[in-house]
Amino acid sequence: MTERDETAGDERDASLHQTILADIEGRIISGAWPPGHRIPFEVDLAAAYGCSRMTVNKVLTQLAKSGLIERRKRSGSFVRTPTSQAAVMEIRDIAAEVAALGLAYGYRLVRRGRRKATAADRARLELPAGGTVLHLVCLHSAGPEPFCLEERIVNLAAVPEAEAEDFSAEAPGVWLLRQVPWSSAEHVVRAVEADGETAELLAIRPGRACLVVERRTALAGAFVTHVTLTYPGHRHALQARFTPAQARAPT
Amino acid sequence: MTERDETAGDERDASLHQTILADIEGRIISGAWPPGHRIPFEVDLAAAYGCSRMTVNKVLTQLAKSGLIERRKRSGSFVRTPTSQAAVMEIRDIAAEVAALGLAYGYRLVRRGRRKATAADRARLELPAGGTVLHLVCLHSAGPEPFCLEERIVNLAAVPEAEAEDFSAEAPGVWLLRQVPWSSAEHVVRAVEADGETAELLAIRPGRACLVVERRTALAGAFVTHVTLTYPGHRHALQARFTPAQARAPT
DNA sequence: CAGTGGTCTAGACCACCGC
DNA sequence: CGGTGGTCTAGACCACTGG
Repeated sequence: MTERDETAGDERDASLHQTILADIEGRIISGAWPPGHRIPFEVDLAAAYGCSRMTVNKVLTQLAKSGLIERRKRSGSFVRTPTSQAAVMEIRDIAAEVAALGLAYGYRLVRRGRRKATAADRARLELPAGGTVLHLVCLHSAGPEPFCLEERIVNLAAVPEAEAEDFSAEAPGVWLLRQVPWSSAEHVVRAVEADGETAELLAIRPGRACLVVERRTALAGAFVTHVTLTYPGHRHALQARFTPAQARAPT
Repeated sequence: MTERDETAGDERDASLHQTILADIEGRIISGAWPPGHRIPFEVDLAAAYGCSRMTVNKVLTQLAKSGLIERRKRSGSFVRTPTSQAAVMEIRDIAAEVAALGLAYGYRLVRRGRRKATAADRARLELPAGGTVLHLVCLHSAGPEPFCLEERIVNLAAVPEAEAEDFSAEAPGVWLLRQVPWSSAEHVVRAVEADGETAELLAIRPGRACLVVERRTALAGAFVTHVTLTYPGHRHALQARFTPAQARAPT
């Protein structure tokens, strides 16, 4: 297995590390090696790439540190389920977010529709003209109270399977997390005043400050989805811890 | 130089990597090796730690990737000026933030005082009772308009030199950046409604939504400063890009 | 042009853990 | 017990670059 043409194209002056790294990474984000897949052992990879084991080890160590794979002694190395973003900004799974507060999570689909991409849609997803998107509005609640309003558009060209889903029982974020093997994301955080509909759905007064997190998610260069999450400002804060050095096994 | 007692205490079962890494990192964040300092060459470090050059190389490579040092061929490796946090969330230097918008930066000290740490101060900096803090309120402007209101407390036990500064011409953030060799930080982002004084200073109507970024900065286990930055919500957004794998030389 | 970091090798030993 | 990843070695060659 894992035989490779090592002169794959634009890898002309890259180091051996980077060539192998890009190769393996490509297989993971493309879904060729889906989450849970066991990747070949170091010895086999070394043989396949025609290099020493240490070189492969360096690559796998880096992949493990960046969260793409998990390494288990005796068992091998496995592609991880994408959760590393959550470690940075824990807004990936709202249900988990609510559960962490010790509250009961609730979900309700407010609106669902398919439409030709508007100018705003195209800007958000960097779509060419003529694309179609799925438009979703959902409400997440924590205990008896609204927790977060989600407005989402999904690029149907990138995820055509989404059209068959009705999202009445499952939040689109969770569903997408399953569908898309891996992705990168851009975030924007703002403070806004609640407009009429937002205020009504969130059960707050219009004009109250809300924290808005916008995220768009890309896979292999194309944007898959854009989501706007609106939290009542007085009930929510984002937290993050940064250290110059990346996380390491603490002393 | 660089002679070390390699059995420094709680490094009993750590790998050789981690021992060396922790040691060098400690010298940097403690200020023993200040920004700009050239650290010993790989060969010398290997000799000092009694290991092979590759082991040292692994450590230095990791330090470089995490942003603590910069490596230059032929010159050696140098302790970097702390800017890696800015790469993650670019709110470290407000002057640069304003300049990036193409606007003229302005700074004004609104209030300055020294006080026994209040209960709120102690909570924010995790201070023991009886500590004293410097309390500062400053206004940053972009062009003719207020840009950001800064309210800051500085732990005088950690940075006694701050008491001699009046901060009338230089923002405390910039000054601290020079004083403190390295640090880690915790951020909290919220949306709030402007109260009376905030609104007046920011030249907005009371009740308008504002984006609030709180940051506290730690050095070697002790908190140095806590700052609350309040931005008019309609004029400011935080942006961040996350990728599962850490940044690498792109293809 | 000499010394630096960047990279790679061909081994080696070890701890651990699933078979 | 055997195979896995984790770690380390004692070299080596190269590209680059600053003195």
